Amino acid sequence: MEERLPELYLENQLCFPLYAASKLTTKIYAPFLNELGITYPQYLVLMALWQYDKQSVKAIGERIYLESNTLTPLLKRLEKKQLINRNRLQQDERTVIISLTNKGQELKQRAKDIPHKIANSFRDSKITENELIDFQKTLFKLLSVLQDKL
Amino acid sequence: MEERLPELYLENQLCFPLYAASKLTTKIYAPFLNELGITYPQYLVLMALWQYDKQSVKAIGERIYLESNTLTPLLKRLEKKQLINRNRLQQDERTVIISLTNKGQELKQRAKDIPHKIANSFRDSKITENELIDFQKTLFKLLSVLQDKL
DNA sequence: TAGATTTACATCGTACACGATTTAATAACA
DNA sequence: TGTTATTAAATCGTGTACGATGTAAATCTA
Repeated sequence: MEERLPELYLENQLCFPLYAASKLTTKIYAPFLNELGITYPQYLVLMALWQYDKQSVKAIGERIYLESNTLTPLLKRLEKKQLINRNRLQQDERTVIISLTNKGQELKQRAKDIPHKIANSFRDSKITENELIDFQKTLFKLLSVLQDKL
Repeated sequence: MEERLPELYLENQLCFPLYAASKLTTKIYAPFLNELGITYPQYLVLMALWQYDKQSVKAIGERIYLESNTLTPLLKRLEKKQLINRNRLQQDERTVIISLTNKGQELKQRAKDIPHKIANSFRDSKITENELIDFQKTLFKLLSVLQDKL
């Protein structure tokens, strides 16, 4: 006995397009980030460091919603590329402080045009500028709501 | 020489909150999907099958934005759980047709309340119902725009 | 201040993602 | 028709994600 359950249709979902759009945007970034030799999550870590300077693994994780199980290996890859340093804090040997190397700091200049280029990919006759602004606003609200539920 | 580059600030990004919200929503699903013994991408595959019935790997991939390199192992896991069957098409031996087993068909009934439960997680005084509807609309538009660029 | 608890990070196992390549089958065409 | 091109899955390697657990350091508390 077949039952129609429109609430299970893909086009009626909210999370599915969120998931798909997130993956597609990461692909939009790929060619630009490839030039810098980094991945999208690595770019997020670097943005946190460019914006807030040296900080603990935990602090980075809180900003970009990742935990040490993901960050530790990712940070080791960034260290291998000589973009960051990892140092234990003297006062608290549990804490690892991540800081930018000169090379990591310099990468900021090479990255500065990326947001503009990405914004152009989002710009389209189908979506107005205002619509995008509202969209971003809802997105951040959603983030805080979801965070409260977890 | 330090340069302020607000376009690189995390809170000025569009893709970052998209990426973070996508991950958080997947976490919201986790407890419900755990009960069914499946993951979120596996749930998407099953939704495609519940909605459109048996279809090729390629067709599933087009619906949920995944390719065979991701789908093949995922489908093998669903097969191991006896939720789907994988059969080569007689007329075209290249094509693998994915169909639901009885167990996979039955799972639809156990899943039918999930969308409602998830919707409640999104519902919040901070976000109105209309805002969510607009949000979903933009999301699907964004999907099609991004797809065109790739 | 010794023992229990908490904290920060690391490790492990499983499951995606995805670019690049491979394989086999079908289609196209000279 | 034989050769070339295309197509659908599969395979491979690298890099996330993340729940669960481990480890060592710091903190709390009786």
